[in-house]
Amino acid sequence: MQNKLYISNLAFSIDSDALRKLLTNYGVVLSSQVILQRDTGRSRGFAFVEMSTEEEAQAAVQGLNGQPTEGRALSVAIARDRS
DNA sequence: GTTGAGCGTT
Repeated sequence: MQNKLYISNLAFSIDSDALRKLLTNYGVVLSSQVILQRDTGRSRGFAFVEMSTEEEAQAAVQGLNGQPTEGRALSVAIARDRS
């Protein structure tokens, strides 16, 4: 089961809370995390979001991938396995 | 007030 999303091409103005609001329209967001630069704490421009089910993750991909958000067209895909 | 390809850190 892969219910994690990889989102890239994020506007720097988007934070994990903004992401959560975006994905909550397509399903239950278990967690959302924008990857931040370790040194500055600012956004690195990509993020991972975990949905309740793989089905919702797919719905979010189809719903948000390529959608202009905060001035940038989001790139949404199923995340790889980090383990 | 800065940046831009990418699959993660506490």
